[in-house]
Amino acid sequence: MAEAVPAAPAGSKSEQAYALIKARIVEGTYSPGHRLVLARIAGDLGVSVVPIREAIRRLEAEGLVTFERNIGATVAGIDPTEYLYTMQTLSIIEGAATALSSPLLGAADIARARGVNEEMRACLEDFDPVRFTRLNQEFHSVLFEHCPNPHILDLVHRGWNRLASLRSSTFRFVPGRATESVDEHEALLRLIESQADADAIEKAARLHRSATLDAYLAQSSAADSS
Amino acid sequence: MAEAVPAAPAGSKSEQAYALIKARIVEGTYSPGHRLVLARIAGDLGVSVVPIREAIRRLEAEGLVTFERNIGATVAGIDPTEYLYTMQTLSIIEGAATALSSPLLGAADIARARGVNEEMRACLEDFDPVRFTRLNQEFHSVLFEHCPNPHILDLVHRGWNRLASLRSSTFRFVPGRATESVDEHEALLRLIESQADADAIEKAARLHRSATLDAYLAQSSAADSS
DNA sequence: CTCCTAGGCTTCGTATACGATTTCGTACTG
DNA sequence: CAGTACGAAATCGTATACGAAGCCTAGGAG
Repeated sequence: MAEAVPAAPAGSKSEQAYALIKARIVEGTYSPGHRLVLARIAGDLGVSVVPIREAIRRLEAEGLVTFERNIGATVAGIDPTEYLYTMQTLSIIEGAATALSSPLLGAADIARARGVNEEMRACLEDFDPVRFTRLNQEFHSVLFEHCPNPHILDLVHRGWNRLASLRSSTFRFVPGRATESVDEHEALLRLIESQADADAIEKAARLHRSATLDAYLAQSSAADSS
Repeated sequence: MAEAVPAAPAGSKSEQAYALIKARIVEGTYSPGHRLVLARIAGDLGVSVVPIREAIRRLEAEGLVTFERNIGATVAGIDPTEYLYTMQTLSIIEGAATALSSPLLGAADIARARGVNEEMRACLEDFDPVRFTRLNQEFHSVLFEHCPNPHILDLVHRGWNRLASLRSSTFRFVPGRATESVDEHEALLRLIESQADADAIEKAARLHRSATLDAYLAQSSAADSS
């Protein structure tokens, strides 16, 4: 039998709270810097503050919110330095995950990734940063999702989450990067198809992300001096 | 003026609990598989269960304990597969951290690392795995602690913590690895001194750890077939 | 006019209490 | 004798309540 209650998404209230707050952060309802007051959220969800506390602490551990004792929690993000650190970390982790995952990719996976990338290419004219970013995530997911090491996979997911939370997709700021990105995707796919050694794949995947970061940095430093 | 209370180690009880439980896990008082009952720990510390819950959840986020809803928390560890995953992840993260940190190392740091390594070498005869492991951590700490990216640094620390929690140091099982390890340390130091490029340093640091892992795997598969 | 101090208000931190869920032991039945 | 069902104990999950620590506003002194 299914659950009697139709809208009983998660088991515990902590988890519901966790999922909801996270969703609101990623989706932008709670923008960076927003203060997360326990009592208010508790009221919103119709639960007590205790589960909310737990949810917030979990989000803190993931880096989505910052928390100060006796002060409260605020949505993390914004800070360009933070963006830099996250991207750099992700370049390393994602590169490794992609390399570890590549031997396990079948022809179907490659085809799927290539399909997504073609969609991205089509998306280049009449450019939509949000859609492009979503496709970008889907593309890379196909490549790293087979990573046999769950820890690394988890770290990749966390990195993507953090990037999602500061929803300013890089491509919004540096649209010129999108074209290169699509080309690099294709090159990466060829590398994987040709069973290149893990080292080469890792380096390519890492550089792909580093290049995005560099483009962002160049852009923002140019904007600074304006 | 200093604190009035002499034994007020941490600010909040959650943090005290966190520190204490973590210490007990790392030190081995709570061995892997041990059930962590909230009420019992709360009693031990003379506090209520609420702060304990928070502490446990934090430890869960770090991977030191596993937690099942309505079941309870148990100290993680043991599982050889888990060890493998952790070592592999750490090899990647620590390699990157060491490479990023290397340009920031001064002559004093190198000297200190070399000193520790010489202590390790001296330690080889009349071998003491525990002491050796401690020195090993100190050696690597010197090398990666200057890593400018706090996220990566944090991940390295978490990795080391996890390894510490399954306190069976590799060197206890594979004493033969210790000698090679010391030599590789010296090679790594030379690489850093010669301002080798980051890529070479990263690769060396990663391989150093992978080799330890491989030695462990070889050892344990040999033990399996006995 | 400015700076310092006092009080209240907001919000977090923790204790206690009670309901929910799981597990284990025991008795009953086929 | 084996398997199942019931019930009690243990443990987790959450609500409520109260105390503690920051912050903000108002009032007075220099």
